[in-house]
Amino acid sequence: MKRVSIKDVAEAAGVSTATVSYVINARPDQTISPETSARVLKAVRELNYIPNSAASSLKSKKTNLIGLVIPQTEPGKEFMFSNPFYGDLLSSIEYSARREGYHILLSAPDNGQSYITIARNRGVDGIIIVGAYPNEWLDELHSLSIPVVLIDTYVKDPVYHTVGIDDRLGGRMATEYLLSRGHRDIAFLSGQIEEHGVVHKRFQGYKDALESAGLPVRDEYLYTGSISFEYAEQAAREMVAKGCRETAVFATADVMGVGLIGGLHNLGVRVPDDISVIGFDDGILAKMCNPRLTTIHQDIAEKGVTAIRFIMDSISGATDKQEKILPLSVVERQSVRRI
Amino acid sequence: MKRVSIKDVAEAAGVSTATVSYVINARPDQTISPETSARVLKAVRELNYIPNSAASSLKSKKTNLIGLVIPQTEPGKEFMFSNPFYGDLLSSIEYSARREGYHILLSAPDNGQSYITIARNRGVDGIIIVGAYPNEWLDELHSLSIPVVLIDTYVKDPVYHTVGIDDRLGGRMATEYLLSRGHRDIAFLSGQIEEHGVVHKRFQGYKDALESAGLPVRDEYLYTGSISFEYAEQAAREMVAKGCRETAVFATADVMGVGLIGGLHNLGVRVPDDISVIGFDDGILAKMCNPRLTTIHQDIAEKGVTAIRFIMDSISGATDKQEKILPLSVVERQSVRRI
DNA sequence: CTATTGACATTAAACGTTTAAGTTGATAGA
DNA sequence: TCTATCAACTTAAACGTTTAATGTCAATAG
Repeated sequence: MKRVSIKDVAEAAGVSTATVSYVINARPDQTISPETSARVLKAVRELNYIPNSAASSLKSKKTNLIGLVIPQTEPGKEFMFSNPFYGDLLSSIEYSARREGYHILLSAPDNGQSYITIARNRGVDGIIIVGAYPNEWLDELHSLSIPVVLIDTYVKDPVYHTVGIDDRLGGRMATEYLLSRGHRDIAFLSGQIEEHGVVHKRFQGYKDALESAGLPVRDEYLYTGSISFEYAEQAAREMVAKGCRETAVFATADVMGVGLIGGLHNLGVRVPDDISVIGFDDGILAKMCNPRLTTIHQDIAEKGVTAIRFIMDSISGATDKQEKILPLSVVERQSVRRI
Repeated sequence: MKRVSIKDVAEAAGVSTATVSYVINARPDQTISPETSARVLKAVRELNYIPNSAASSLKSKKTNLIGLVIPQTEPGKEFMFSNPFYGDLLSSIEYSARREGYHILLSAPDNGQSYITIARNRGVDGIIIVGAYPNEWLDELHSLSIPVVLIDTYVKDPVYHTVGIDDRLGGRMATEYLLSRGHRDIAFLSGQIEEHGVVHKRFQGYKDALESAGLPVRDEYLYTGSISFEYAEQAAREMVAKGCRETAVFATADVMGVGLIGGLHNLGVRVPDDISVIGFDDGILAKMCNPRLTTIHQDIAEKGVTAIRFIMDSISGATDKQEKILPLSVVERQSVRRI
């Protein structure tokens, strides 16, 4: 049982392999008569021919593959997609790519090297990197001259397409919302605050809001561990152990907001009665907890759609660097109380 | 700036391309002197050579790619990964594959054709299909003679490796747990019940338990829509609209259990005081809702690990068809009350 | 009646690897 | 001394496409 190749098709249709190739790829610059075309297509169908993409990309240097790189922000923590934020993003990217005839090559590298490798070795036609802190590998990517889209990544001088949100504004919005509800003692719950990271920006927004309101930024109100349900639960324990002086918490991700609510609930602290919580993302989780999470809404799906669009534009010749900052809004639910 | 090829490396090291290839692939059947090997490796490093995988797989017929197919159970519903179950599974698969030097090619096809295409066209070295109902394409896959693992899939005569759980038993366990807590009016909340599908098996288990207890299976206690938070919310509305005669609900997925709890809560029905809920999966969501969800635990990560192991075994020559049924257990939390 | 054009199709050379088969020179066994 | 074996490489033919360059023929223009 031999693989059927373009040669077999050519033979069956009584044409050259070149003609078959032109028909299959429907090349507009080539003139093929309708009859020949039909004959070829018939042969393709009858022989059940499917082109070999390795051969095709070897010659054409196109793989119809888009690399999606979701670095492990926390080494050793392999289960990044447990956070539904990434699931939603992935879904959206996969879906958009598929409509354009591209497949997604997934990579959650534990070290930077692997994404440069994936790009060069696999020859992806484009690459989407989410949440990478600026690092040396990012520069090296440039030499590959393939379209690169950075999602939720801050770099000093972006040479690549970027899509994201104004995280600093988001942090400010969340905090100001809490302030507007009368809160003065507002904690900040997040993963590690890394220079240029998303969390850092949201923290700046948090500080902006407090400063504008003439309030101090208190170290004892800062809970920065990891972006996970578990850490948020732990933070809840710390909070009550310290006497719980805060009346509200800005959690920089819904997972954390939900974890906090759960943790507090276990300790007999009621949300929003005893303490208010605002989240960030407005993904599936925000609606799932009880009380439902008041949060900063961002359009996760749109991030993916935009990223793929930027890549497609580049592939089809657009040369200018594109940038998209998606809007944010406060979604009021039940986890914040006016005091 | 030309791509550096194996030829350049060969030249730099003063050897033939064959030698370079042998060194790079560390082939145990070839004898290369340590000196030559070192010289080649040095050239590789200096030239920053990365092999072209298209060329490599064209010749060797290996792609180091594993296709992961997660069919859209509900057409048009593109966001499969929003259900954290899939996120967890994906994480585990990606992680296990990467350790073996494989990458994941993702596909969430809207029609069956695409996964046979992905397998043939892209020439993946193995394919993992999750939750596919038996269909014609599955048979066609067989002709490709690559390892196939079916996760959570029931087929009459499995020619492929399978990994899953005993869904019927799971359904029975859940229902019996509720029975043991004194419940007699137990509703069944799920997605569509399709012949041979996972949900169908769980439904059988549900019926088994009721019948063993001498209780009838009531049509009005059946809520079968789609596996989504939204549908579960809607089911909650239907339930109360009908007067809420049931005292407990078996939700066949945590997402649905959580959605139900949320929906009921919005309507002033308390869980577990007014109605008890048991879920299925014990993923991240179960711990996130309030009250925390009593549920049937399954080891999602282990499913992925096992699937990759089966593929690796096949690739390295194992010929026997492997099968793994992972254990289940009841995790007691707060969503079920004794009556 | 020849030259030009255009439509339609073919030829053949890549693309960058892998690998079966061969070469070479040295060592060992008979 | 002659053959066999072996380590250490090399040669060169694939693998299955794509695509620039070219060819053929009929229709049209000059």
